[in-house]
Amino acid sequence: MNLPGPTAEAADATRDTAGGAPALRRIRARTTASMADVARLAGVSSQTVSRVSNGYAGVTEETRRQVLAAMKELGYRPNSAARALKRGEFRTIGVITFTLSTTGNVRTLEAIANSAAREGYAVTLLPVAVPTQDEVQGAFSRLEELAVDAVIVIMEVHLLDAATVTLPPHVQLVVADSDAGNHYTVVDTDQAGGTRAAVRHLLDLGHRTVWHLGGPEESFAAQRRTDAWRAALLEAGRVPPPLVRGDWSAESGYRAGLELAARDECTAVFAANDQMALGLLRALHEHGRRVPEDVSVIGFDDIPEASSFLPPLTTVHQDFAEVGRLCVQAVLSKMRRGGPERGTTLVPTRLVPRASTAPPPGSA
Amino acid sequence: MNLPGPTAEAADATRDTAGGAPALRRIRARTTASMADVARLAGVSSQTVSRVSNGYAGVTEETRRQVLAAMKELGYRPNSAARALKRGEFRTIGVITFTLSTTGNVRTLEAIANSAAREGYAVTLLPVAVPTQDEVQGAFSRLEELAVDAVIVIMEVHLLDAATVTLPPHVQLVVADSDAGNHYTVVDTDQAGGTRAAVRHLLDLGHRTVWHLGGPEESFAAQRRTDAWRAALLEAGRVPPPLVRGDWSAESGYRAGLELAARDECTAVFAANDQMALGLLRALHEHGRRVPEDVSVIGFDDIPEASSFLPPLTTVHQDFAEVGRLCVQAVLSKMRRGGPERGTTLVPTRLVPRASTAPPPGSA
DNA sequence: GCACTGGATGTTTACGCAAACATCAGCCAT
DNA sequence: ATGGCTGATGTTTGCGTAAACATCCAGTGC
Repeated sequence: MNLPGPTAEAADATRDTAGGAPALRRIRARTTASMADVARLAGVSSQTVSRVSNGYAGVTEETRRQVLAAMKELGYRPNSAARALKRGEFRTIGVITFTLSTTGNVRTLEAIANSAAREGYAVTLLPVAVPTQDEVQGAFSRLEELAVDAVIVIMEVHLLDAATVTLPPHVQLVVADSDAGNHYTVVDTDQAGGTRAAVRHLLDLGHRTVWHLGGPEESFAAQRRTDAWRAALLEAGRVPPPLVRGDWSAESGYRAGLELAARDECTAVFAANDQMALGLLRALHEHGRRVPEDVSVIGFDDIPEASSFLPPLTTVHQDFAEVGRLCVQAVLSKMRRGGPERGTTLVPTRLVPRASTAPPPGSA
Repeated sequence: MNLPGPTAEAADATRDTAGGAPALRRIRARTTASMADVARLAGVSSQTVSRVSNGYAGVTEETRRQVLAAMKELGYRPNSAARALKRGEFRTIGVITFTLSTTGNVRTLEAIANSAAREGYAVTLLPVAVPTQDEVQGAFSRLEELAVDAVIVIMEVHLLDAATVTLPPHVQLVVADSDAGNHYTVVDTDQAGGTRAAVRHLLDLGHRTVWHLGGPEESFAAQRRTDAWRAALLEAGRVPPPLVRGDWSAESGYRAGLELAARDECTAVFAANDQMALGLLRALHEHGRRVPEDVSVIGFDDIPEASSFLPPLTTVHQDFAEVGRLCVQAVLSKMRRGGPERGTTLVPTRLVPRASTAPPPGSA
């Protein structure tokens, strides 16, 4: 049985030419201990170390203790590259996402990371700098030589559609927060349901119709909210007013809001997200239109700050955490079953009434 | 030279016992092509494939083309586990972070991911559910068997201090956004400078003194902003008013704001972040105290929404992107040099004057 | 013509782990 | 006692890659 310290060094010395640079040998001796080193110290075979390391049965308590002691002594850590090579899996999920500047993406990512961690999976981030075909394509090809078993995409998927998405074999794909027809497995928020609830809420308060501050054209989520808004109005026999668009940012909400504020007939606005609602509130305020007395405003997302807006914002709560959780669950179940399992899972939303909505003026 | 399709299958057939299950063989044939497969198809040795794959010199243009064609035909992708095993590095950086619900952490993370990607490194996320010793410890031990070459911690580091941080050998550590004495390499925002600029700005406008809505006690960042606020006042010969605390959230800012709004002598408040400033604005508004006519408010962070607050918020801009970039740079340079390189790098801040600050009332 | 050079390519080997198989001791039933 | 069985452990092997070393061949200089 070898002594603890010199183990690795001795092994190295064998390889070194006699009288080789001692400094080098010093460095190499510091290399992580391998299973073989542990085995030698514990006086067992490396296979037994492997069994202990993986918690397999069939090892005497006595032996196990010895091996564990040797591991501790040498500071042994299994080499994940070797393990992955042998097992053919990395226990890692790649997440492709465009920007982290929207609350939704971040919250979803966080939930994915937490759920994955709970399942023993790590999460590797693949940022896409610019949401263009080329960049998405690039992310996927970087991914191809990356150590992942599965991929979750948090992104508008029309960029995905045209991209010839060639995944390495056995790598599963799930798309979050997007409507990708049924080419992929999708986990999404019930955009339509949330929108309908928002529009109904305003109509129920007595508003004639509801204006819409929509998100950017290229966003599917925005598209669906806009479609659902129009449908809900038509369903109620109301005339949808002209659409006003922003780009999700508060600043764009402000600019769009200046337009809306100028129209006296506008008494209720459904903003496609809370940030734009914030900008809208500011524009209305600057134009002397009171919220909710003159104009009702409703948002979408329920970001934590929404309750501190002036006035506190009525909005549609999205359960990003649930979306993330379901993404991980879906991707893992695909991995386990190996099947493609197309289809969409919808996560419900919830209307959160606060102080920014009220009956229209003159409806006393 | 073998034909394209059957290559892998043939190799498998050799291993299979004659007449073995064809279904199984089918599946195994779908396995990713290896270098050997490519080599066989291209009619070269696998070492030549390796050379092409890694862009090494010493391969004829003719041969290279053939190899590339074979790779394409087989859909070859280098196996990153095998590569990592051989090279002893993963080209991956682990990021340990507590919550992703603060703008700063997220923006820093995003910058880290982007910078890392540019250097050919991937980023693996290690969320810490609760900021306790145990959890941090847990993240580090999970990390120990994770495939990373370096670690960046975005977290209040007092949790790190006591934790016996045992990293695998050769794994480098850099801490972002924290003040960790000089135990570690730290990249941080110039909290003190930003705070001083904020306080000066208010004093220059004519305010007697500046109140402070501080962050939570357990945060070093908050601690330093509070210290710097007090120091800046004392330096100017003013008396620091009692400290009011929040927990970074808008809601806590609102609650604390109710206190401040009740005090007529309070004409200027420095909030430790923009979210709390938002809550403060709401509290002041509800108490009929106008901003900036009656009370000036200044924030910290410059979140994108700050320009859309009511009124648009004067604040201290933090360059999170730069912090992230420098973290990656620091960690890579440590890896390359191998040295410990303790010390702190400070990233400057910038005051962004908007509409929430003005001279105190009665100073016409 | 011959030894020599250097570039292109092939061959061998080890990285660390774990599956598959081999061994071996102890024990039970016949 | 003998064969078979079970549980603990050891041995062999191969995963895909790339470093190190070996080989081969076309020139070059003499």
